[in-house]
Amino acid sequence: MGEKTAITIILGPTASGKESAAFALAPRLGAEIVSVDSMKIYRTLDVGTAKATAEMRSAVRHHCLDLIEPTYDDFSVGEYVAAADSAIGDIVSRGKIPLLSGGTALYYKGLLEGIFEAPAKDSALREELRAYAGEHGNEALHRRLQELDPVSALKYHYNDIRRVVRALEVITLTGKPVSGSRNEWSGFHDDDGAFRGELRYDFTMLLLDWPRAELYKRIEARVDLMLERGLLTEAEYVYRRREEFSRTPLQAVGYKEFFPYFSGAQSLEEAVETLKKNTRHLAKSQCTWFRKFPCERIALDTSMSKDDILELIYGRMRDR
RNA sequence: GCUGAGAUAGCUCAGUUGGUAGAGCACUGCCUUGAAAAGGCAGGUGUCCCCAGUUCAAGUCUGGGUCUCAGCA
Repeated sequence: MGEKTAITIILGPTASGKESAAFALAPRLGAEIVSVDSMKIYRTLDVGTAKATAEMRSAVRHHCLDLIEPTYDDFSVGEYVAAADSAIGDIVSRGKIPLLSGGTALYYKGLLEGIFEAPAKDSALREELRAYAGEHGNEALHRRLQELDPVSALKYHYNDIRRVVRALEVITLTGKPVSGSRNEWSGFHDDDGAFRGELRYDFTMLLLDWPRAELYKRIEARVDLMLERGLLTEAEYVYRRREEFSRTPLQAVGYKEFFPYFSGAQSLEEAVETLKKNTRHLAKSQCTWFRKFPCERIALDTSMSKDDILELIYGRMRDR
């Protein structure tokens, strides 16, 4: 246990204030920040992803930002974990503390629990499997999985075509079921909710926990702030280059919502409403993930000042 | 003011020949291993505008009222 690298994680849904807390606390902790975010890895997508500014990045060193161009199509959890591992190693080797912050739950999972050995995607095979589902129906594809890997078939609904395809892909390419590998994957909790498993880091995980209604208000305010900071210009740039960009940046909340506005199909107000709604959805599903993370909740509310909040987080970190 | 149409879930609406209600979205919960800000699953919700009447039974039929929209003045 003691041999594992110690890391500190500030967790929270979008607009919870985790990134700014991490930035404010980093100097006091002697820490550098590692971003855990599936969208901030793209260069040039700055405002919409709420990426740390150049000034912030010259004050505190940030890692795992701007890893790839938005045209790059093959990024995956595996690549993220490799990048984060090396950033953490680098930080520790210089005698600093790794402070992780970001909202992509799957990346935390991969980083803390590890990624099993499995082949990368095979686009041709995926297309073939999808075509099969398109022709014979999702249930027919699921039946194929039932024959080859009954455990995975049981786990995934037949309409969850993406996972059904992936499971079929893995067993087709390796002859081994993903379910076998996944059983070896430790997980954060067992059925009783007790912590278990061999984790890759010795971590402290703090969750910034706002009441839902309050979080939604913060989201509204943050979208408005992004607009002031030039979100529309950035979204227009994404819109113009949409043919060249890979799928992932085009799915980011903050850009696609303006496409109907740029094409004249919607008013700006409508687009902004959609953006706020989608951001709420994002926050909600992040909350679902975080509920089963082994984290310490820090309950926040509007009566607290920014400094109160920072002191509270700092205090919790020292208690550990 | 007249004529016509409408009033049903938070929103947009569907409701066959009368048997106290539904779909999408929103909202809530859950799942999540190389696309994850993606993808999938599940759930609750109602003075059916109001008041009378007919009927065993009215969202549905009849009468009156209120409001909204459109057209005409």
